[in-house]
Amino acid sequence: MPTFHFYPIDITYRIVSGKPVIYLYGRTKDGQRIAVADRFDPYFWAIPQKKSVKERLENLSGEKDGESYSVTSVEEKKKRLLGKEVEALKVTVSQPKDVPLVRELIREWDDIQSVHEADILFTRRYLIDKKIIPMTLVVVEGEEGREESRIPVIAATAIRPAEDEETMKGLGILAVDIETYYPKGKGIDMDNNPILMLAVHGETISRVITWKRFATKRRSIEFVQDEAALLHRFREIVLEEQPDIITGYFSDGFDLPYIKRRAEKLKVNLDIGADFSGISLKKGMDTESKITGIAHFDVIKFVRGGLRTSIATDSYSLNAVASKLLGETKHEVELDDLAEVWDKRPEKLEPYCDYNLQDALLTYQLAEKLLPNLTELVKLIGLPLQDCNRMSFSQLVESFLLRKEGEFDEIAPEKPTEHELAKRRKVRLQGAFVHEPTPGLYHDLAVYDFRSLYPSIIASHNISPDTVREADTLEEGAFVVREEKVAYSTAKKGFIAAVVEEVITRRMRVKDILKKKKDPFLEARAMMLKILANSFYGYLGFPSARWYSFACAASVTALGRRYITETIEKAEKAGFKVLYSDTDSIFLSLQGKSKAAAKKFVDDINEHLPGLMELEYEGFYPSGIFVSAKDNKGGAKKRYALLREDGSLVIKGFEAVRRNTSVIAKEVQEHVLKAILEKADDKKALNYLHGVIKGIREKKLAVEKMVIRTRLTKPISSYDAIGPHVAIAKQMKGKGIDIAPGAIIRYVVTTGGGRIRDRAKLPEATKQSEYDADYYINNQIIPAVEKIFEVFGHTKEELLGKGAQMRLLEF
DNA sequence: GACTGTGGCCGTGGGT
DNA sequence: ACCCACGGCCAC
Repeated sequence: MPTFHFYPIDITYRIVSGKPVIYLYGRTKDGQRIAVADRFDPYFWAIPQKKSVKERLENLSGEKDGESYSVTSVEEKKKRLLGKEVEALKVTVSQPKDVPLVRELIREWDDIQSVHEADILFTRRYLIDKKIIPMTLVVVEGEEGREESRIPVIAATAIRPAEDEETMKGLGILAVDIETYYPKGKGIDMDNNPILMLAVHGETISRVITWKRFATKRRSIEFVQDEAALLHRFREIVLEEQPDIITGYFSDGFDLPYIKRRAEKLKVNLDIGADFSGISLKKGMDTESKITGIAHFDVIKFVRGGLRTSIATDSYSLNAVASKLLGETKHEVELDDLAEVWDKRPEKLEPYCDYNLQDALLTYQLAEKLLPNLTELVKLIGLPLQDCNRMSFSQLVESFLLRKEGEFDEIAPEKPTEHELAKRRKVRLQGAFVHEPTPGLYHDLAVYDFRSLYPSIIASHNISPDTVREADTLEEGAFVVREEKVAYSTAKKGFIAAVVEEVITRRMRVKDILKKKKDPFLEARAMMLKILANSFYGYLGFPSARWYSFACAASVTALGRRYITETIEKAEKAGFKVLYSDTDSIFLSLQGKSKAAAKKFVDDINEHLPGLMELEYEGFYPSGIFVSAKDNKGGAKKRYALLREDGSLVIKGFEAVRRNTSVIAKEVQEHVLKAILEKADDKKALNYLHGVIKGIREKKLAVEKMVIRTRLTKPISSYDAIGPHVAIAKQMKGKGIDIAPGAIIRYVVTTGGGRIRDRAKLPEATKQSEYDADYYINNQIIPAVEKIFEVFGHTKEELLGKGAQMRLLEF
């Protein structure tokens, strides 16, 4: 029997002669594309009330809505449900579609206690049970069958993961980007507006295809007869290139659905799938586009989802993300004019083609750059790239747990019912502790933080839904969280605690290797492990989670508060002054102590910390500032600035790092903070401020510096309070511009009376003479710097340049 | 229909 | 003039 070593990329199933067959698509070690077909039977778990139910289940079959269903076997297995041993029944049915049918049926039976894992997708069940991890080497035995398929199909007789867990390398990526006919002010209309140009970029191809001729020397531009011919060329290119991954930027919701619709309209057969299928759309909250046998990597989904915390950007436009990650970009065409140029001035189309190709290129480069992260996620979670690309944090954690539960003989708890969900949503967790700072400028600060505080608490105290006990338990060694009146058994490692511990220790090992040598794949692995570890606490407190546990989530935060406050007390006893603390960090003033003493402080703490918990010395800062809050007289939490030893600034919470503040206010605030932290030079900062205020009054500043950006977070009609950005969104909608939740609204406040929203205007429609100097001075600049100058005793009047007069009066 | 958690600051509108 | 809900966005 021939043996094949191959890397699976995509997975589907089909019913062949009435039986379900899994199809794995991938590439062999020597680069050949193949598919592997493997018989597999769907099943789920039932916990019986009475043992006799087994026989009743075995004989279950019938018909519903003209479709027959049947149970093919029932097997008794010893399993665990939240740590408790149960006699479970593995109920195997003949087809995947029978699973929900049979589940609903037997759920009502008196002799069935509960039904589990009936909602795990069939292909995912297969991957878990066969221990197959996509993009990781798999060994298959079998013969090539005679199926209608673009690539050879091996009928598997045996399949198993390879021993060395080798990862797929050198994947072929093809980036796609289209430009469509889009008259100004009209919405997207796939039925009536054609695709004008389509760009592809891959390792061996970089080309724009368009169907209007114009004179050009660009060899990258290819002319075809019409739109149908463009789609034909796209089909040809995909078939020639045989990519493992097709990538795009919002290609889930735009490029691929658009291509699909136009192909349908023009009757172009886009049979690019390995099984001759076309682009398929899965409609959910937003569309997912799929091609059989090829992984579709939508870069925006990954950047906005899984990597959100690691990539901070004001906007998720391709340009913004590319400049953040790749440090390049900038195209200079007005895309709004494309339709007009296409109709009336085709000789001017070349820059649009360049733009189109540049977008495909940027997308390709982003996909290449992010692929290590996504690959590591695939290896960690064990689901195909297509799925990992689009997963939320909770799905990530849950998929990981479903992959791990077998090692603990656990069966997943059921998803909550609507009623249970409503109950869970009513309670609120108490969160972290934040120490209120005393406003002031400080020198010689040391900052500490607990390494992965919440994950390390979960692992070190065995916090897990299956180890929860009553607070007054007599169990030996049980750890009591008195704040939450609950205890945790220490007799046996809890499922989630063990899994979290494994994630943390794996990350520590990776970090150790990285200390010796740089490796982008290991960097990516460390990052994904950290993201995963940090997601467990949120998951435990997430009402829709299968392994939801209010007690666990509340205990994690309670212990977090306990550890941080104990550390604060110890720091004070050791002679430091505690300036600030938030959740897992502590800011100390050295009070004349040495840096060495500051570093040594962590040793005194770590000596008494359990398990994997560890306080880390984050660093030394020559100066730092905390300010008072707007209303109360106390210090503002979550707003501070520090000066690093290398001269750079750390700014947290201030307007300078917030999106919905004008550029000018951010600039001024940062400048003032810098002057004060570097030299405590408030006089110089004040002079600078006066200069800027003068400039604003004299209308010397560009409108662009006055722009305020605010996100529209819901449909315009559902707002109770109409703020400036909502008013602008309304205006835009009135002009026929498509405005949806998620849009970043830009506006400038102009002169006049009344509400701010009535004076807000689109930046493009605002002249430099029109912006309201008083608004920008009193509502943007002054509030941004007032509390900083207050530390030096400067009043608002002084900031506005009225100080001299006031003093004269006082004299 | 999907959605990881809480703590916190502050501007604006909407009401008195 | 004042209070407070709404809304956005940030820290962790």
